[in-house]
Amino acid sequence: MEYTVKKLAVMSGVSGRTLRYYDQIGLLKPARINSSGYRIYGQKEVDLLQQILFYRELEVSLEDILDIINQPGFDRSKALLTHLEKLKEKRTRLDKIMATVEKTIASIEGGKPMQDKEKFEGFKEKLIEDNEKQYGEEIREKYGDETIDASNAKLRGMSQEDYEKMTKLGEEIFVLLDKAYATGDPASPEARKLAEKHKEWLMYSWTSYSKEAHAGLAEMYVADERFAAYYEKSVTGGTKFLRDAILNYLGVDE
Amino acid sequence: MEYTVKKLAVMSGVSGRTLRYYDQIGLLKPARINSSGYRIYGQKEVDLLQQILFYRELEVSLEDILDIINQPGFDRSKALLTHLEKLKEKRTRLDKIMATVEKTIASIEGGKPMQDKEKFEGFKEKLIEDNEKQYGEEIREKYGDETIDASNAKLRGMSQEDYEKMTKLGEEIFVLLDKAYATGDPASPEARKLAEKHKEWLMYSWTSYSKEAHAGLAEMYVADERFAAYYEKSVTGGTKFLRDAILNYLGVDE
DNA sequence: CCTTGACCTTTACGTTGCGTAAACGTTTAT
DNA sequence: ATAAACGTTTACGCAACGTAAAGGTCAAGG
Repeated sequence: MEYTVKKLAVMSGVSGRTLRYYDQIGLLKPARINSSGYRIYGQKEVDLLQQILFYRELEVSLEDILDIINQPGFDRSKALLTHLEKLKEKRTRLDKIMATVEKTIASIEGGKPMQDKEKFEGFKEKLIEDNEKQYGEEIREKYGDETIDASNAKLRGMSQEDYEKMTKLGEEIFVLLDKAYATGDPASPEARKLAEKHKEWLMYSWTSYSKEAHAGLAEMYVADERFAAYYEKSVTGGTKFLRDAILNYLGVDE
Repeated sequence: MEYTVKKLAVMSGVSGRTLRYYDQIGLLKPARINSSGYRIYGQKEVDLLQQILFYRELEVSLEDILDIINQPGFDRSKALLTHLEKLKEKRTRLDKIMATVEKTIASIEGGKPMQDKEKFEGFKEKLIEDNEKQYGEEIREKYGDETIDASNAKLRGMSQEDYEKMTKLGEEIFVLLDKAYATGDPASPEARKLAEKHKEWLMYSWTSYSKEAHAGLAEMYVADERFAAYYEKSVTGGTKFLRDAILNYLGVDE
């Protein structure tokens, strides 16, 4: 199949100007020029453009791309595998940023306050990456995995103080469940408060809170006998009531 | 807390030059200038910088950001919710590109050939964007409700048979944890099987499974004493091991 | 056949978001 | 007290195109 500038542009999602620019800098030259001076691209060029876009997606400069694909030992399959890895890293970074947004929303809505440092989690991935690569292995060897785990937990913000607060909140929820259950209505103010506190309590252990996950957890409370038994200790039917209160609070109840 | 240029730069991951540039164009002015002419940033500026970085992550131009945050009706919480949505879209785009890479690898290694059009799937997200804006919300609302309804129905309608299967699976997991823990490696085949079975078990109660939620649950296993006690009954450190196995299985391990 | 509109060409200047360098003052630690 | 590490402003540079101008080509419809 052969393509003119516009056709290749539409197919690949880049602009015509971009293709001409890539020709100009020698990154992607058309297979041939037809009698009217039009650029005509062929199969090889289509595949190369794909490669270029993969690299561009990873924020590699056009100059570097030019160097890479012109290296004599360039292995396309190997490059694609590297792409996959890097794209995965990028997605992880996005996940972190999303978690930060969620945390920020929660902190605005009266959850636990955030430290300034936390507010930029995910943005600084590049710096961490280097550190990890440079020192990560050594540190792990030196202090052992356990220390790293503990340090991670700490980094996630779980201080001794936080842990105690969380335990206390857990007990409070128990009392609230009793009170709310007495109203008999999962939409009552008491039930709302119960769900709210439950969310707050969750925020201590969940780095990334989402309605979806919260609702899922509520459902699991009923399905999982351990939870069921735990909340049933308080009042019979307490687990189901808690679930309904949470679903109601989240506004996903029908 | 107050910050100088360097301190804010290090914390947020941007360069000093960037902060000075943002001051220059009026995007982020320091709270005050001290007696030596140094820029001093305060709490408000930290939060604003975070907002700016969120927008920048979504490829909004600095000029547009300036307009947005200066709008009189600017609602920070609402903006954050929009960020979440957009970030999710971006992640979906990344997923598509990753699928394209995988497909390309497969086609090179003798799988079925790809059509040229397929080679650029994921890159052209922009066209879809408009559609999304118009109909996305409605569809999502509808779809979301349906999923939840179905999930409720599923729980309420779980047959005795299913319930027994689930219980049995729960016991199996217990045994698997023992076995896997003996290997000492959260990446071992035994550990993988453990995580896999755990997911399977989850599927009984969770209609909408997601990696995120699964990983979050794994973390909660460690943080929540009820879970911790339950799995610790088997072997000391069992809870942490289960978490690590799950995170490893999900590929979100660090 | 002729016109229209969508495509193609080259040349050239403009823009964004900083990086980098120069030339110089301030603060901190040894 | 001296160096290192920070701070300041001014100014030029750069990547990766967008955009406009001035013009040639091509397929389709009247």
